[in-house]
Amino acid sequence: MPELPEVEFAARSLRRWLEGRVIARAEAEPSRVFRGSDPTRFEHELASRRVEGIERRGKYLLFAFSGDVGLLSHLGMTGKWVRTTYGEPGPRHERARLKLCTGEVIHYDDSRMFGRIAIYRASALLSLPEIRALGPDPLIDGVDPDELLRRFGKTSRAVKVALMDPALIAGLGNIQATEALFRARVHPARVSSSITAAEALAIAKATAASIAHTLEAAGDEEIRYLSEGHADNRFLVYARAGSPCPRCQTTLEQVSLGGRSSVYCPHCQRR
DNA sequence: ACGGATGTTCGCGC
DNA sequence: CGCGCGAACATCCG
Repeated sequence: MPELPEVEFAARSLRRWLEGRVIARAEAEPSRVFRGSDPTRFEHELASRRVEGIERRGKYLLFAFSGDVGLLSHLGMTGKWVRTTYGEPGPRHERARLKLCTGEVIHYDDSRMFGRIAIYRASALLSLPEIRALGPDPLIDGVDPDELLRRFGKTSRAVKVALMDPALIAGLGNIQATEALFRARVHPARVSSSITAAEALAIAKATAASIAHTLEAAGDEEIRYLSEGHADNRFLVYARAGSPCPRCQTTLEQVSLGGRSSVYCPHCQRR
């Protein structure tokens, strides 16, 4: 599920489902998702609370409930919030759920359990170390090319690895970093400190464009998914190594950087 | 059946 | 001390 655009989409869905509503009952089974936290607390703290608001910071979702109760949710690799109606079977790898008095149930599903759920005070959420450590959020703060250039200048890592560092830009993952570098025509293995001002500007613009594009596609995607049961790869180059470049038809190649696959066009993205 | 998968954290070596 | 790298986490899917 999760990279910034999809987490943003999840936040919008959750707002529609939950904002202003009262949680009749909260349920959770012990699982790794509650590491450092406690499913019992999830159940006790959220019952009878009104949902005041849901925010996103990078890939984190921050729920504020009445009485200064806060919920931190990170989707990890396979986490998702799903809505059903009471009585319908929940998703297969459900780890927790919020039941509304009107009959809807909001489930947290996560097969690999790399995601995380934890209760805090709502007023303390933005002060959590993992949230404070986040760099600017592209949708909230924008991507500042000068700031990007300055941060690239301080590291010898591959530019793709740097782009995926949440302290540099919050919310970019392997897909968005791959897509942004393709749009910006910058080779993913380029040493960060060698990136020029013009390239940093191109990367900043491409990052915003890729996120906007993915976010737009997310709505259509959900409709397609619901009607056909599958989703298409909506990305330009991600997971398309071996296929022709959408811009020049050169065969797309793949390298591993920071332990993740990086697809690029050897013609459009020169070293 | 094997390899890889949209994320984060930890430990190690330099 | 700070940086960078690789492994680990747990499961599913093609």
